[in-house]
Amino acid sequence: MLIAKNNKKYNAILKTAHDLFWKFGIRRVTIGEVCKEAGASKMTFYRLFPDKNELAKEVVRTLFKKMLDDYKKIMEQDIPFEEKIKQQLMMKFEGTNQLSPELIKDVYGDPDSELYKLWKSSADEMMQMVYDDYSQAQEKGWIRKNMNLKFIFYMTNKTIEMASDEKLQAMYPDMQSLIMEIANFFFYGILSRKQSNE
Amino acid sequence: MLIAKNNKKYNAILKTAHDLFWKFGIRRVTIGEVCKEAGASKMTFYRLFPDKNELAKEVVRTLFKKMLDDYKKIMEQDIPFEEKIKQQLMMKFEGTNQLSPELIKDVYGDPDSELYKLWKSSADEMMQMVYDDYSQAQEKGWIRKNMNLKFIFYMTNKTIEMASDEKLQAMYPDMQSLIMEIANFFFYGILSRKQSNE
DNA sequence: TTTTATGATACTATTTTTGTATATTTAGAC
DNA sequence: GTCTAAATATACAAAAATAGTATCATAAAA
Repeated sequence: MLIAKNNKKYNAILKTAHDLFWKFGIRRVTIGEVCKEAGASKMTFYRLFPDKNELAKEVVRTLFKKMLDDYKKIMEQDIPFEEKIKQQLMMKFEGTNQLSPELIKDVYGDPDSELYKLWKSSADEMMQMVYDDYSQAQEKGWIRKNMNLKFIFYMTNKTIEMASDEKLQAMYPDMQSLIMEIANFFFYGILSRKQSNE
Repeated sequence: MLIAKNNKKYNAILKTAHDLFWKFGIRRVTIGEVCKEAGASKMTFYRLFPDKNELAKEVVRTLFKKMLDDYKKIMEQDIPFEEKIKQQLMMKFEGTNQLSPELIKDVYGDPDSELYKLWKSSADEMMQMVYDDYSQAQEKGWIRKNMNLKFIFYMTNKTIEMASDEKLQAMYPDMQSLIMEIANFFFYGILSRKQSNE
């Protein structure tokens, strides 16, 4: 921790681990494999990281840090709230969305593990931040007052799922059109407008 | 072998193994995992298959059987050769193409294994069949006479790669258009026409 | 009921993976 | 060049995961 960071090998290992964990989950990936791919020796690994578990935790930390960063970058802009949500949707669509099913499966596999706790607390923190922003948006009248915010989270994810449905995709000439359609659906279902009730 | 086939569990295991091997390769997948996912006990597995290696071989056999089947179905049709190639390209694009990178990596990892030999001989057989068809097509004048057939194989694969390039995709409104463009490029580079020389 | 197929569990043997100790090599500082 | 610190390769012991089996229990089918 104190020793490294900004270390070339350190970052190579972290990046490789991220890529492999992303694809296969954690369980299926070995230290030796990570080292080989990262072009580092096993000894170097054990000088930089205590063990596989810490590596996984560091990967998760980096993951959520980036997610939070991306999120903040979107929210800090001086653009309408509507535009911000649109950008968030876009980001998820484009796969910049940092979470992979395989990785999640492994993390949720053992709810007693430190990794799970780290994941959960990071996710909660993220969630809380988004929730606060949405709350504010609701207070300012950008979101309908009689709307349960938790429901928006649910719908965001469902929406991403939907967009992956081939049948739905077949209805549009290209992905861009589908995304726009969904985004619009999202807004005009959510955003308060002059003509909407309440 | 003689015992099973057309057996419910047998097929469940085979299907599960295929799916997992496809995603993660063979090495990363355990027998216990396959059994669990397939809803069969380990004992049932070992009654139906000698060991993991035989399971892998059976998966590969099934894979190539299906590939050959798909191929034949295309070639048996009473349509122009041009149309057949187009269908083959389409099939590859649509990911019906049976080969996964992870699976291939594991198979090619040990060139001494039986699995590798089985794979290679199946692939060769497939290749030979396609080659023969192309040869015939060339004799019948559907392909330019002065064309090296091996080159067509090479180009087919390169073409698939190209189509996955995001930069290229960005040049077209949708995937369909890109596929058509590539298919046309393919034909008018390959097919003999009245106005072509030789 | 008897037979046959499947499953659960516990267990051993084997293989893989982890993590470390040691000798060697490489790359930069002087 | 020589010295020093970091990185690597190799070999290895300890621990963990996986493969494969034996036994007994269960469910379904004849």
